[in-house]
Amino acid sequence: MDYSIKNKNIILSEPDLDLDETLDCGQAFRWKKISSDYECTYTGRFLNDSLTVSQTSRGCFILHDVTEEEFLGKWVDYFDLGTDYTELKRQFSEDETLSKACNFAGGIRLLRQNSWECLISFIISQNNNIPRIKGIIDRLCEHYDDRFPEAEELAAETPDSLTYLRSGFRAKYLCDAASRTAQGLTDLNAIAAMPIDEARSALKAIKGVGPKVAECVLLFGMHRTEAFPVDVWIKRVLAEYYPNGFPAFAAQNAGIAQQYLFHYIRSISGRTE
DNA sequence: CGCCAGGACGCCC
DNA sequence: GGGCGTCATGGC
Repeated sequence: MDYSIKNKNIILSEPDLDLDETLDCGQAFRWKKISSDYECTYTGRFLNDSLTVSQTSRGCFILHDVTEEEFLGKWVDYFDLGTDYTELKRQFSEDETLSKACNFAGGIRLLRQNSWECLISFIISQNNNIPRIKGIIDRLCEHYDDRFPEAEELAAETPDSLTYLRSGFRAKYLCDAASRTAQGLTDLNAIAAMPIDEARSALKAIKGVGPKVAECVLLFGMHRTEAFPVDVWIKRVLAEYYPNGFPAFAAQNAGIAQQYLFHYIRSISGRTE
């Protein structure tokens, strides 16, 4: 990972990352595109940390107004810059379908997000669409001065007091997740370190967390790259291209492969959003 | 108006 | 243990 520092900005000349694909692929919901000229720019938040990033037409990745200390201590981890995605995609390319998927959306990197923020975000995501998911999370954070609320803060709410979110039937699930976490009945840090099946069960003890949401929390919020969220689109991929099962050589990074496959199958089905 | 959105629950058998 | 109606909300 080569980087340079210019005018308080950190610049990566060969990031192996596509900003649009990474920040607008449905893994994180708090990044907003504020410019798409020759420099594509997003501003966003991760718990209480905010950042503006951009990518030039030549691919340079720029983190605006961050110190080297913040970069190395926080954002290298968030953008998973310590992982060699080029090598990962080279391995994936042994498989024909995965190879095509990597060529289509190979600029996606798996963000290392916060588990609590992910849990709440993906509970909201169920039977919902991305613009509306973003809207609900916007209203939630706006309510706390643009911070993401702590479990203890959210645990003080009730489905009735959360009507401002307009999250529908999901409000009661948010309350259960918050109160369980605040009480310590759900310990996300402990779950992150559990064997995967045990972690799945622990997450599904929360009302409103089923197989899909549990898998998303494991993958996006705990960086368990073997987690493999299956929705209607991935079901189609499995049925059409992997009738005999997903290739074992990719099992340890199945979740990252899933990201490429998800966007690939949607693209060839005529879906782009 | 009906249909769908990166699902999960409750109830049925 | 699989099948099915239901659950809010908003965009099309």
